[in-house]
Amino acid sequence: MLTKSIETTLAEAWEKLKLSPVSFSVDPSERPEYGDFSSNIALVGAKVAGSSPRDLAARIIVSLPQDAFSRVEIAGPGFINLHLKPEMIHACLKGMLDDEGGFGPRQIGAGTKLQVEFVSSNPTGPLTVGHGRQAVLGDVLSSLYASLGYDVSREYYFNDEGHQVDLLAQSLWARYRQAHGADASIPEQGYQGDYLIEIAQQIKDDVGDAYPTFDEVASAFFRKRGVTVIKEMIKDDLAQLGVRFDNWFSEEDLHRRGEVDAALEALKEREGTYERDGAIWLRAEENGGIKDSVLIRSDGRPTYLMVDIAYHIDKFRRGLARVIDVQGSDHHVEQSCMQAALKILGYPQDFLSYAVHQFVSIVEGGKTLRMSTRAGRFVLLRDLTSELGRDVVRYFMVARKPETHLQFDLDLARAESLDNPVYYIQYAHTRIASIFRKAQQVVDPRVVDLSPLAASAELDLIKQLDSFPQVVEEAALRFAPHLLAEYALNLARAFHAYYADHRVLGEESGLMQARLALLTAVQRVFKRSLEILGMSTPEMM
RNA sequence: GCGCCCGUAGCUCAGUGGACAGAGCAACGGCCUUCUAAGCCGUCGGCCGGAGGUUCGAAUCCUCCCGGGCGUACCA
Repeated sequence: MLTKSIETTLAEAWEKLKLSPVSFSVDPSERPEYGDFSSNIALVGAKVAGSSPRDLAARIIVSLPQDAFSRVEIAGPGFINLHLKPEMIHACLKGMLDDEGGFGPRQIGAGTKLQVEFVSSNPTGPLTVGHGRQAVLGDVLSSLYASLGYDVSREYYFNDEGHQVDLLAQSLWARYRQAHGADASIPEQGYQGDYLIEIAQQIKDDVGDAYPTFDEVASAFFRKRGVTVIKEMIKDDLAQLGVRFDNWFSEEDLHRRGEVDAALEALKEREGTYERDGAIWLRAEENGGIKDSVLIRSDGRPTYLMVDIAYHIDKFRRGLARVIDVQGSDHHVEQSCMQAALKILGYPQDFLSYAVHQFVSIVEGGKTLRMSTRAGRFVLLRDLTSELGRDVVRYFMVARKPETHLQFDLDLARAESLDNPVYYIQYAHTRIASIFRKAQQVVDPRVVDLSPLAASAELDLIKQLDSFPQVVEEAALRFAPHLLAEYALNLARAFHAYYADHRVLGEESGLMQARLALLTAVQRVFKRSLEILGMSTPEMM
């Protein structure tokens, strides 16, 4: 990688000055006149060196190897601007072509078992666009880590126990009675959505009038039936988006195996709990949490937090080295309590991290829709996916920084469906595919002489390709998949501009082959980027 | 009240200490006998919410204020 090798070269030059080490950066230059890469080493080192940045820069430059750069300049306040020899850039492309499948990020994961848990929506209704953002975020994050060499598993946690499921059963039963023409009403906190009507109708067809009253037996039946049907709905919604899970974890299992009780005992042993007002509390605050929270209610039922702690102990026991939970920003008190609990239990600090995101609001006709599953006010993920397609939904969901609110403008998404960033990127891939279809010859890009690549547009293209591994690494480590979405868009921009100004087929043979080799690498990076984003790479459009 | 996140072009957003702050959309004007015009090129557009501070240097870090979202349950 160019950046890394320049960093090394500069660091060696710095060493020769016998000064204490400093941390500096090497970045692609913002303007052509600043060369290919710029470093601030003289700016950050001026203090240690006790001289002005420009003087220091001059001293560094003297000890740079002669053959590395075509030109080195001191600019502005003391930047060192480096102009690379084309051979160096060609060598970089050569490296990518030689390294066929492996051209990619450093394998810092080295087989480490990492789990990404996401969506984990209650099985009480179909997924909304809000869940959609999380689904795509979690899925892309998983792919990013996988490409860093982690052994990644995607997990969905079903809260198929507790109060919300009771409410679902009551709501569903009410719809079932309504299907019989009876006057039953959905509980105030219940689920009003139309999707229950259909399910109730099916139940009526199956069992007729078997449950005239909502007693224990009816409750159990409607819970089971509702949860089962809705789980399938959710799986379908996710499959349609191209999101696949390795494991569907059921809360019920935790209770059945006694893991909740065991988790409570473990916390008690470490003196992480106390009793107050008949309830058992977690000592979260003195362990870095925001506030103490109830683990066991005064009526003896465990809270969501209690079960969640048991769930995370279970994850640890399964041999996972790291766990990333993707969650909405409304959970941050809960998150701090979870971390506090793990601290009490003596788990490694970096075992669990949260990738937090803000919500999606749907804007339609200039109006913002506030969504609520219970009130039946929402846009269904499946409706969005059916209308716009998997690629468009995925790109829009992941193109924004997770911590900002995502305004999904439906009108715009529809209207733009023709000159959409999605098609813009895919079209770049398609154009390359088209050139290869038309090219008469098949050449092995690894043995092509790259020296004819002299245009600044193509040297820039190579430099952009070179930064791909770093983008992937940063996108993963910062939980920032939008960096990759943006990278792909920028690469497409650079390619389209190049394509407009330079021909490939019909050029003199040496030049043509060199350009075909370049396009091989460009296409490979598009493919890899879109693969990680979970988008298709059409050969024709 | 307190805690977390956000405030950058008309709109949607990049930019987590560096050189004159970027892109898409919208608006306006050019470019198809040549590898797919789902494209390219150009013009217009900004006191980076406000005020202080830190330093060689701030959209970026700190403090305060203003505006928005979320949380502040023995809900999940």
